[in-house]
Amino acid sequence: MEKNLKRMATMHKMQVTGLELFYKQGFYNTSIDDILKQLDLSKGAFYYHFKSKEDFFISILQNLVVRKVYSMLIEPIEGHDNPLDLITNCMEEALQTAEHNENDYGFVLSNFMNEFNGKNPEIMKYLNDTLKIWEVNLVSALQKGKFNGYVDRHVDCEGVASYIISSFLGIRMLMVEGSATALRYRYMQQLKFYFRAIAQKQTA
Amino acid sequence: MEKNLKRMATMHKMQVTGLELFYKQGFYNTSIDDILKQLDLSKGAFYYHFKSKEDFFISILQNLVVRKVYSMLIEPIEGHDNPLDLITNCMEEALQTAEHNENDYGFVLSNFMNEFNGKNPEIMKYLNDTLKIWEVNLVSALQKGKFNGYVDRHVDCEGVASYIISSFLGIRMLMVEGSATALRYRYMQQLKFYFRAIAQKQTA
DNA sequence: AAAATCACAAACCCGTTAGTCGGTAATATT
DNA sequence: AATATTACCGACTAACGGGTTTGTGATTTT
Repeated sequence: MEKNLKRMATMHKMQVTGLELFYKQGFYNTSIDDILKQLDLSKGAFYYHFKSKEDFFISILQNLVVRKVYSMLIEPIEGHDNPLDLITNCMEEALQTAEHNENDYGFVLSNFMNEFNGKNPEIMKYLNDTLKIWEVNLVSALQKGKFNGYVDRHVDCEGVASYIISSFLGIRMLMVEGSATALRYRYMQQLKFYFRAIAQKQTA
Repeated sequence: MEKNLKRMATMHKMQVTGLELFYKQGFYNTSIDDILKQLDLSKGAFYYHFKSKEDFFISILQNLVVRKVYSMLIEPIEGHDNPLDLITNCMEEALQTAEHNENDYGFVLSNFMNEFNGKNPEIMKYLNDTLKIWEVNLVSALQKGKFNGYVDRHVDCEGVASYIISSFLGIRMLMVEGSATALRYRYMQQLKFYFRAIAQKQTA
């Protein structure tokens, strides 16, 4: 009973540190020893808990990344208010998180997709599926917005959703180098501008 | 004289193959031997021409990537026509190139930025500078467009430029997995939509 | 209390990879 | 013709990284 708790605790520590380093330095560029050194643990400990480095990474995706995507990117846009406002706030939050050098998990996803593309189909599938979940939820939020008269009925919700995701992933990429605050500010302005264009037209 | 030509030819071959593999598999994930095997050359040949793997990569950036960024992303938007049209066509071209699995060099840049971020400041500087060149040229094209009455005078050209780059890099990232054609089509639609919003208002 | 299991440590194996170095055939220079 | 330089070969080294294995103290089960 106590044993199981210890097991979970150690695994969790490894996963948290692993995600941190994989995200900073890349998966292939981070050795298992790098992670273990930070935790004062040994190879034996690692291979006692995980089958392989790849298996370890997948467990990180399942236990840490997917949940965070839900809480940071999906739950905040659920509700019956104007989805364009909800999305605006959600993006703002995510970019501010990013600015403080914490992980916003949308970028984490695209970062890893970049690295694993063409190398590891299984991991790519996980990443892709997770991104898809975000997209699907954006689309349905927009459609609800259409129904409730917040979004113009002529807009292509799929198109808007992937445009939102694209621009977010792109700006996030630019923010790693260069003045993050200025980029965020400008990005939010243009996003709002774009949203005004797809909002329900108030014909006078 | 003849010798120098041979030298250049060999170096060029190595650079072309190097870029191809680095782009496909990543820099750290591609060994020098991988490149040499494809060319039937030896380690000796490589280190005769280049100081190190890093030095080799920088030479690729200078000789191949920067030039391509100019010819594919910058020259097409120079001119006195409506910059929004020029940019639209340029993005369309780039995405079509990407769809045929050829390199569009904007994405090549962001791809490598992703990989080298936090690892190699010198290479990051090269990449960042190149991206900056693209951005600066976008801004000045937009400003000229303002002057010539194509772009609304209230728009923030810097903001628009980085929004364009962001969304492009983002959609390019999404295109590596998933249906590229559909994504391109939707992206272009939303981009045009956005451009209509920042175009000169024709007050009736 | 004895036996079994857990959670790890530490040394080791082995493939890979950046970089070195001594050689050499072809070409250019004197 | 003798010498020097160029462009390259291929064997080698040292370090690293993923994974294995053996061992061991602490804890749990019987």
